[in-house]
Amino acid sequence: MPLERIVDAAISLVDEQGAEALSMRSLAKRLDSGTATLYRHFGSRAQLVDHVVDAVLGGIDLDGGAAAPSATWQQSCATAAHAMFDTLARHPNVATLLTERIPVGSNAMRQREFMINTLLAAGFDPALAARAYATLARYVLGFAIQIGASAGAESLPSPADAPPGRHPATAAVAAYLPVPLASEFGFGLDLILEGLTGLLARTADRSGRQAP
Amino acid sequence: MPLERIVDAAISLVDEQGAEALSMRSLAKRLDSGTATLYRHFGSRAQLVDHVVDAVLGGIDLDGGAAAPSATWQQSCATAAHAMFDTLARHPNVATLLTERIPVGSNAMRQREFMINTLLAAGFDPALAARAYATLARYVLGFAIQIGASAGAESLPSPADAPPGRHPATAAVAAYLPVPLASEFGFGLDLILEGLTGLLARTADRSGRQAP
DNA sequence: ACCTGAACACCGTTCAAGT
DNA sequence: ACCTGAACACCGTTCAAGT
Repeated sequence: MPLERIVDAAISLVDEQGAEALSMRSLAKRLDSGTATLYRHFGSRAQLVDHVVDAVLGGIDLDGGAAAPSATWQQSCATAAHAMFDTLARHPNVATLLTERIPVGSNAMRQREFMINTLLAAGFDPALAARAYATLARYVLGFAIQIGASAGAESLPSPADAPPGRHPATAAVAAYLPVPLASEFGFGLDLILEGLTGLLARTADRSGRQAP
Repeated sequence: MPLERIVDAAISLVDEQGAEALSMRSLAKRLDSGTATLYRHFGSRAQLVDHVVDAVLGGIDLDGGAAAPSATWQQSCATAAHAMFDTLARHPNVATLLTERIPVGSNAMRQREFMINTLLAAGFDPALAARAYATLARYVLGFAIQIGASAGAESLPSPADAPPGRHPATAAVAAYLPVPLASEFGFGLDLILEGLTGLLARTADRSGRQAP
């Protein structure tokens, strides 16, 4: 029983029936096998989930737009972040699994290397590059986790449910809520990258003034 | 059996033994009762979780610093966001429950009204206020969800685990990783608020030019 | 060597029966 | 009216026994 066959079956199961349908029993049945066989390949259900998540993250193509030589560092970061978000959005039920296990597979490591390399090349010093990467990664992950949740029900509670007169400000903007998650994601990502651009400029100014 | 007693017992159980220890059986046992009794108060475990989350969110004090008349809108938003994050950080295991249920209780609604009201008063038009609120709320929620995950294990995989020569950029900043989650949160929040400040200024410029 | 049925100790939810 | 034991249909994990 090749490991890849198990992982592929698990992804199909989650795509079709949701993250909560991925049990060792249901997966074993889909493979015409028993649960004990699965435990010959994975020490626990958590390890299986790690493989499922990393297999999906492997579908991200960094060598496309994100790594284009003509791209600015902001474009590279934005493209990489969107690629990860979009890939998980294509598997919303797999995204839900991110709440169980934070990615630790080799594809997640590849993503990390790409982003940190981009930031260092842009001129961020190592300490700031680490902070910038951490915030970006956490931002993407935080939104990705909520893809699954917002897929089923309305993402955030609809303002229509609010008591009539008690929430006037909410009522005033109710026509514009809820904002689609993908739109929120891009909006906030641009704000963060704009903030980082300002931060980098101030850092460069200071070191420029000190050195010569 | 008062409902408040059940919710308090559930919070204690989660605080002490983790989110996964909150089962209808374990909670019933702690209350010297049976599972069927709990179903007289909550239609499902999910409804119980909603009450637990909202009870914790009720501990957030918006009337303190966030609503101070002297505060700028950036300070009000930052204080409110930090208050929510800090409250959940004090109950890391409850924060994990946010992955199961997005907050829909009255305390979450109060938070929403406060933030939207702050943005409208700052001069954001309703459409932009809705987007800004949505992004901020999602940002806080995304980080809050990860509090529990980062409490147990190392938040993101330690760079020490990486293959030696294959990730040079990661190795170059390894000394600065992992960044503590609370620090990442504040860093990214400031970047977003800075970005919103620029956006508001540009909006005001344009409408100023058009009107007179 | 590789696989598996059956078992153990759990789940959420329901319902007839008790007080 | 309010509560509950017991049942139903599930879990993750393990292990002795099979091939």
